[in-house]
Amino acid sequence: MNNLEKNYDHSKEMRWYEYWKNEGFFRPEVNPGGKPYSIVIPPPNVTGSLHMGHALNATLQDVMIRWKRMQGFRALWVPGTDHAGIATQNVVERQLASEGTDRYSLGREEFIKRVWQWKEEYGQRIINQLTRIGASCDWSRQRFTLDRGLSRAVREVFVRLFEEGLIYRDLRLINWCPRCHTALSDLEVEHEELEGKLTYIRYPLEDGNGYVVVATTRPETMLGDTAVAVHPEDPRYRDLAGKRVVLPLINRKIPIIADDMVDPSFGTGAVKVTPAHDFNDEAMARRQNPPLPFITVIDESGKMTDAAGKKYAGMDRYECRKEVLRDLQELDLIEKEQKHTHSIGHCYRCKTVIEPFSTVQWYVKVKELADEAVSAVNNGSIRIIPEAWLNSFYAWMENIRDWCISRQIWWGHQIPVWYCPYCKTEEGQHQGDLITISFFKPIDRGGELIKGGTYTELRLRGLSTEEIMLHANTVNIDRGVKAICMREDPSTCPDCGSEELIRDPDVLDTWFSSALWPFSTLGWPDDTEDLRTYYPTDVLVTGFDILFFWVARMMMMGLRFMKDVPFRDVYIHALVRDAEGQKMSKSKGNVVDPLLIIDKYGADAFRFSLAAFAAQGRDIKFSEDRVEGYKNFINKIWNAARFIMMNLGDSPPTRIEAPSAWIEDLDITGKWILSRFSRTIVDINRSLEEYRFNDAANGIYQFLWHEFCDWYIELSKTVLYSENTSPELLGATRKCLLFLLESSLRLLHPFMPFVTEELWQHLPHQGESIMTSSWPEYDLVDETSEKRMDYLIEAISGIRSIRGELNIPPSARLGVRIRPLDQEGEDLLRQNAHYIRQLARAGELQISQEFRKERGMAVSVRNLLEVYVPLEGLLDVENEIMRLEKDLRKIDDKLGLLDRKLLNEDFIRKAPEEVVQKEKMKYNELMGRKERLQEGIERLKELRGE
RNA sequence: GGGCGGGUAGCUCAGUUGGGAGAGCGCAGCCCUUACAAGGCUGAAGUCGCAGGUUCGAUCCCUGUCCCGCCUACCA
Repeated sequence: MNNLEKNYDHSKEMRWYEYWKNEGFFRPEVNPGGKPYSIVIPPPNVTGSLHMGHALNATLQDVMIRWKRMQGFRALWVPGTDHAGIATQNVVERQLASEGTDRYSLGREEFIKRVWQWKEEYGQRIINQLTRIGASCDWSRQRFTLDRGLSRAVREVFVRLFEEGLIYRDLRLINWCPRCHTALSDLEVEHEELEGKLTYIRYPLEDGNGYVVVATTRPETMLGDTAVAVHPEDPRYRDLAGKRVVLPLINRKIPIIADDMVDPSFGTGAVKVTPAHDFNDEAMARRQNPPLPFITVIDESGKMTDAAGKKYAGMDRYECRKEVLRDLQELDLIEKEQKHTHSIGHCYRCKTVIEPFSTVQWYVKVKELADEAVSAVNNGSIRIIPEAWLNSFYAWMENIRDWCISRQIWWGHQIPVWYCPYCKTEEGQHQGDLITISFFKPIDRGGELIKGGTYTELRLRGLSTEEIMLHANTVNIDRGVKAICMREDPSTCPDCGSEELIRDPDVLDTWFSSALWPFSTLGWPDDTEDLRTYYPTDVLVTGFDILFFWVARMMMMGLRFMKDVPFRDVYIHALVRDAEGQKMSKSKGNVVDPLLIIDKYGADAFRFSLAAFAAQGRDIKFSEDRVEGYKNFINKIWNAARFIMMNLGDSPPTRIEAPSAWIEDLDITGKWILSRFSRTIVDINRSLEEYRFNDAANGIYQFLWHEFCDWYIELSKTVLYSENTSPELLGATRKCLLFLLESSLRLLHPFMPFVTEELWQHLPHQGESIMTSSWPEYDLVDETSEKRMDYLIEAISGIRSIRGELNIPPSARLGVRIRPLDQEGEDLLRQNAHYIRQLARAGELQISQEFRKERGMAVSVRNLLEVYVPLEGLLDVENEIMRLEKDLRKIDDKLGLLDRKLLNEDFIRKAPEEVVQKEKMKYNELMGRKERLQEGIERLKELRGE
């Protein structure tokens, strides 16, 4: 055993990490016989870099997995990343833009190659960052949502859901991002309250008898209006229903319809209806018989279409809004404008304002799947912790709408569906006529520029299938075209045998693949050993922000394809905010980089802070001060270890003996600390069992610092340094110190893996690493010793209190008299007087039940004893009276409360007997202290009189 | 509009069967006591948002109310 440096140097952390990794300690196989325990990591975006949320998330999982591993479980933590379709594509497109090119010039295949290149180069970044916090993931099982195995799982799930009719195509309005050029699911739209304007526009009646005024926040969409709606019972408009208005600027005649959904109290009670650009209006249009026409006036880039009229075609939607307002103004058709706040949807990736857009997309029918997930939560197969999230979960699941899974981007799992241009639809149309392609750049064919057209036309004009698909910007495939969905890529049409098949160009929502994560990472659809062993996983640790995005969908897919839940517990942790409680965001500039914190304070201090803050149901306000505090805690432990190692004697032990071998040689102090330690273990186990990470962290902190260091180590000095110590006690005390140090390190290891390993390696130990050692389990609770220790603690605290309150320097050796209230106390204090002398820096010490306060003595009145300190000449009588009276007042306050309680007959009658007894005991204790205090005060007052 | 969470010491927060209000930091005083001054000892500091109710008893349960934050919605 070599000596320690004076301070711990956290810069050596990664050396231990490398050691663990190289030795294979992260693999569950280190505990071959153990019961399985598994966690899959919420896969961070491959484009991401570690932020506070990841750090907290990973820390909590690592605490759990290290704890279980030490308990002997075959603990597996599966790491990996997701391919983050839109985000990654955006990153690479920006890169291309800086090179002066774009994805269209590269073509789909080349572009995807570029993204893979990017992934190879940068995709490991966040994984490397995870290692910095000590995450003990099994890297040999690392997965990526686009790797071969997971892609196979995606394909299998898609095909099966398609075959079961749970995946379908439909034409309806979806959330469209005009910048990313893709559809988004409802969840991928972020709503933000913004102040806008409500414009009141006059729509002239066809018959010339005045006009109807409608209110809108989006004047530009009026170009696509196909009706005006009023409430059927609105008396103001009763006569108008069925009449028509002339749509200004366009001069289209549109009907006035009645619909219950119109709120008569909003605006004028009349609303313009734009079925192609508003979700409400779409629903209204479909309710009409016959349905209202859909006129698309805004295109996929947010620009006005030809249908918007010559004047506006090609304009950006906001530019057009201004223009429309100007034109209406000129016609004097604007009645008024009003400020109006409403929430507007933005793309969660690029923050562009979403445009409701009518296209054919792929959907998952989720109702049935959601019901299964709900009942799994309902019947307790899945627990959500903290339960506060249950309501949100149920509410969302009950109102869930079908999930749009197709995205018009290139990076992702391409939908495994093909279309045959040569087959005919049920109505007898050539499918090739129903597939419309527009090119991103016109193709020059013998001086003729081809912008696009139906597939049939383009083929007739001499373009090959490859050429067409390579240059395709948008491919619109009519809902009537038959989808051929297969596990293996087809080379010919199964119906007509044609060799010209067109593959659906869309890719799947990234969340579609992450929904499979708990089983796809374990080898599904193959029946692998891992899958059989580790599914279902034990807990999913994640933030609430992806409860619906991801957690709910994993439940659906797991239940569907594995016939079992993907995890038994879902632990939802807090959001990490800045010290002022603001959400961290790049735009606010208040982001704290976890890596900088780790550099500065070490991963251990950082992890411990996060765990200690992770109280359920409340966000974390992160402040560096706290991390610094826990760094001091590390220093404390380090120095406790130094102390112990310096005091092991000339022939230090080469192994750690179990307490049974030496516990009988200990005195009360040793038995007391072992008892406290046993309780700490129980508390920590229970806390971790219930995901109360803060309680667990604080429990070990409290024990190590304030019981082990402040009391036991200080007490042990008396034993270690005294020549009168018996060899048995000396030996047992050394063994006890070493035992507690080593065991505490193990208890602390899940929270502070690095420093505990560093110290553990310096101690006698069995095995290669603390991380593969066993979790402490000892039952050494000793209530008698704990109770008796109170005499000692009260005596020492009493003396210290007098010293402190009277500002007496520690160097002054005080004469002390202690008056215990009973014989047990007297015996105990006499036996352990050396401890009192040492810890309270007492000189002459006398113990007797017969003592009474005498002239010139300061007194401290405790429950079990009284402490007198003769301060002849030093004691300021007035001061001392004030000190004691203050004490008395406190006691009186408490007594008052108890008095009222005990005099209350209802309390005596109705409260449980044990509570009444407890209150009576408290009363008697306090009463005793009060009398003794009063006695002391009386004597002082007599003195004053002399 | 609906829902959820929070309001406890100067600051950040614990407080899970309703039965004597706690921690960390900060602050004040005394100390370089030979593991640690990144430390030790002592101490000051709270109408537990406000108002009702249930109860022998409420920081805890119920109702109302005021702030703060979040989620959600078909607020033209």
